[in-house]
Amino acid sequence: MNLRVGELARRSGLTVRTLHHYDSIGLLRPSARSEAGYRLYGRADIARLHQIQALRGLGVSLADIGAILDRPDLSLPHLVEQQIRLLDRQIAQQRLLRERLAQLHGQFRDGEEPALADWLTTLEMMTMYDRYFSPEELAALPFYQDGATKREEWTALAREAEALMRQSASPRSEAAQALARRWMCALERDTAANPAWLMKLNDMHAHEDSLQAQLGITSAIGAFIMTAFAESRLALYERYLSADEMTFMRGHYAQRMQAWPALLADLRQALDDGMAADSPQARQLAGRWLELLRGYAGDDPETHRKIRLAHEREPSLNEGTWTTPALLAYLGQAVATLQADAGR
Amino acid sequence: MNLRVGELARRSGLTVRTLHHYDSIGLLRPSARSEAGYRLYGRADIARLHQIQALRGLGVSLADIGAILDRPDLSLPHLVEQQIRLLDRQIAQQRLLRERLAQLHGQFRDGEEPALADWLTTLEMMTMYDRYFSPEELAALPFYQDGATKREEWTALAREAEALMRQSASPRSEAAQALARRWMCALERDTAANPAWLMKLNDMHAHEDSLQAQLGITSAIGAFIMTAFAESRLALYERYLSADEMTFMRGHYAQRMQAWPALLADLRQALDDGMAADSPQARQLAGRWLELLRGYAGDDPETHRKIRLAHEREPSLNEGTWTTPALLAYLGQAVATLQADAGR
DNA sequence: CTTGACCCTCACGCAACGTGAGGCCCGAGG
DNA sequence: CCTCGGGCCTCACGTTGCGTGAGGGTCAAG
Repeated sequence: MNLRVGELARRSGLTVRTLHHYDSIGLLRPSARSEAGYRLYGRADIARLHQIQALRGLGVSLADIGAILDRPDLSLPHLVEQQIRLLDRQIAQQRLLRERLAQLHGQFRDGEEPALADWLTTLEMMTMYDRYFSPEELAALPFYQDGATKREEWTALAREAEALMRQSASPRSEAAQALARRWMCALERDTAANPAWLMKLNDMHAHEDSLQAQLGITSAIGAFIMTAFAESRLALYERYLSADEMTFMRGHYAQRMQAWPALLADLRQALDDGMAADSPQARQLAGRWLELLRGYAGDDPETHRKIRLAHEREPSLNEGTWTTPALLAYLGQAVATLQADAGR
Repeated sequence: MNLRVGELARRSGLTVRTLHHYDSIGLLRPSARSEAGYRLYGRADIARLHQIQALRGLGVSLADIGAILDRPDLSLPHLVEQQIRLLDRQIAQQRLLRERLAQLHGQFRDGEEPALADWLTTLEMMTMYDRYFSPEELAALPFYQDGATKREEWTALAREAEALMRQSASPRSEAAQALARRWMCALERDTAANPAWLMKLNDMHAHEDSLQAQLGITSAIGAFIMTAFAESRLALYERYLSADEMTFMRGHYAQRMQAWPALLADLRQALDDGMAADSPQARQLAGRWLELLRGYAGDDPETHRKIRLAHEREPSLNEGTWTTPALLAYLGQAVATLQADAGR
């Protein structure tokens, strides 16, 4: 009733080499050898092999199988649970990867075959975004979703800005202001109008040189656009403010605008969290906003009133600013309660 | 602007060893070396590393990455599709495995911790079933679903049979007949009353010695039960048949019964496929049935009529036979059309 | 006596590094 | 000037589960 390796291999569906291997690592030693040194497997060996195969089918490592079979005090249920958890992790990982692949594939689905370099760039961008944004955020981030086309758009914008700068155009020129307005509106759109994402994007842009290289957006270009956008807004305020007021604002506006995104993001967070407009947190935000306002417009309540008037009359002042009517209303309420407090 | 390995490793999140490895396989050779032989990575090297990391994130092998980066004519989309397909296969496999593990784990969920041997046996049985049944079948097969408890039930039945045989009890004894009826009903239930699965189970039982060993069902026991079951049915026919007819049937019935499962499985298949009762296929099946009938009951139509009468009057003749009213009606129709044909 | 099918024992190869071992390089501090 | 610590270098073996020869016995059949 003893089988030789070849026979056992055929019956078990394994290879001879595999049985040799099991022998050499001590997992399944044939209980006998023929005079010529042939391995002879008995009933018990075959039974053990069956168990080995069963455990292997569960993905258990040969070392673990050996341990289990040789020390029957080990808990199989524990191991099974472990295996299940391991599998769950692996499956989740692979699903994530699959999604990313599908995403990459989808970016170029329509249209003709793009160059390898394009693919690689897209891929690189995607992995970069992966480091800065969560999967849920990525799912809603236009920059990520339409990577390839967005890249084209933005390199084009960057080229326009660069051209203006090469001509030594002033940020106050109408061309620069128009470009800045388009720029900011595009940015607002491509960050899904989410100020928090704008901040992450800025962060990413600051830290990743290769991103700057890809899009061709240098810090000089960034500064130029910021200034031009500030000028564009100042031009709108001009009709409502005195010459002195304008001089003051010109000196501080572009500077102070840097703090906007963070404040906006916090405001939006508070709003989304359902924080009441008269809650301490909301008041604190309103305080920050007032400070910002005073920073670029001075302390005169009259100036502030004029600015409010400008915003009522010039709806385009809200374009490219990541604000929504709801957000502005919330801010307005918070400021009002804060000032009512101060008035008491 | 040249980085040394350690620096690059920190920036890229890889290990020094990994960069060494990439160097040694030619995937990323630093573009320069210092006088002391230190690796110096330039901008281009860093860019290449970014691409490598991106592709690695997709699960591409280092060899493939090298090929892609060095021969830009290769199609990345093709590779991506390949990766997706690969992943899909892996995910499907792992899900299957996960299910099996959960199944195994579930078998012992309730009650106290069973012995390792029990787990291993259950596991072995499960892998054995896996070889004979498809995943869908397994999901509905009681033998598989309640492996551990079924195993207990059947070893108990086998022990009863063995006890009877040890007492040299006749298969004609009432005890043997009662056991055989219980046996067949249990078998019918545990194969979900599916004759095709009964056949697979028989097949499995014939080929897998370890199954026989586990359940303790030897071929002698099988034969004993078969004979006893035949006797049990013959006893019911006896009231309707003459002594001569009974003698003939006693000589052939147990023999011919072997062919039942196959015919039943084919009938059920035809019924499930919506094959009309007067289709050639159905007639052929009816022909096989008639042949079977003549094989154990002889050619006399009068005998056949008596047998039909017995079946009408003794509903227990249908117990443990994997038949359903629908199936019997279908068979009846097919036989009727066949005989009508023959009569013309 | 030869042939062909089995069997044996090394021993390298695979993928992507981890982990030392033994030794050179280099700037800072005594 | 010496030394110390940290970084760098080049081997080279280990990991997992076998595949794939190479070189050489064994055994029954022709």
